[in-house]
Amino acid sequence: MRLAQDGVLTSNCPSRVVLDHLTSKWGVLVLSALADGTLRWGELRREVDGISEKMLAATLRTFEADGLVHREAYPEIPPRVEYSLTALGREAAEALGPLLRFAVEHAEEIVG
Amino acid sequence: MRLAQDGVLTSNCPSRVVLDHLTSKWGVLVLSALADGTLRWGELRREVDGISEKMLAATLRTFEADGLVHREAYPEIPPRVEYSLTALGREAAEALGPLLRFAVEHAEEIVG
DNA sequence: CTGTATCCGTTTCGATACTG
DNA sequence: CAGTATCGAAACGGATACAG
Repeated sequence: MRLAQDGVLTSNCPSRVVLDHLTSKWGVLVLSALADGTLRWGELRREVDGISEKMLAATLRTFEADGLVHREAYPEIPPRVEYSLTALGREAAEALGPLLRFAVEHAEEIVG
Repeated sequence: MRLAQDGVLTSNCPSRVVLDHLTSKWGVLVLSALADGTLRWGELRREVDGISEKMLAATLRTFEADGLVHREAYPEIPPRVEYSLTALGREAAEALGPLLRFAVEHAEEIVG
């Protein structure tokens, strides 16, 4: 099957870091929520069921630094901030698609 | 893009558990190592660079319980145990493919 | 060789309270 | 509304020693 090409399995490979971010506890969920379109902070918080404010903030900051998520703040009262995927973020979300589908399709089979 | 179909984002959805196992710190790497074929315990330990014995054992036990990994023990001296993917495990590994490729391809771009 | 058991520091994470 | 700060509990995870 040759899945582990080019050294994902090697500890000093940079891909490990990317993998860690994408597969972090909330990373997959936040990314897949944003894949449906732009969301505000509050919407994101409600959408990703069970996430705490702290974890949402941390996850978003990581992805913003990675260039996967774009943050747009509007200087209004009350404040409004919108989050969306960058082109790179959309690529990442697409790469996550098969994994999401597998999880949903086989959930009962595995957990049940 | 409609990625989050059927409620991956809902906290009580069983798919969350599957996702947690697959995206656990070492889950992706162990699965991708086994995607190349059957491996013995020691080989696996060397292959997945940086994993501790404790984490390898825990990851393998989880996947075995999930029905993703098959464990075959040979009653010899010295003992020999081989691990391989089940049909379901191969499906999971395939679902992980795009993610692995994305990580490797964009590692420098993101981390650098 | 293939693990298990234990110790113990580190990190994660959620709850709560608070700010602009 | 959109966060930040702080705290404590819990889980994670590595090193080591040991066992079959």
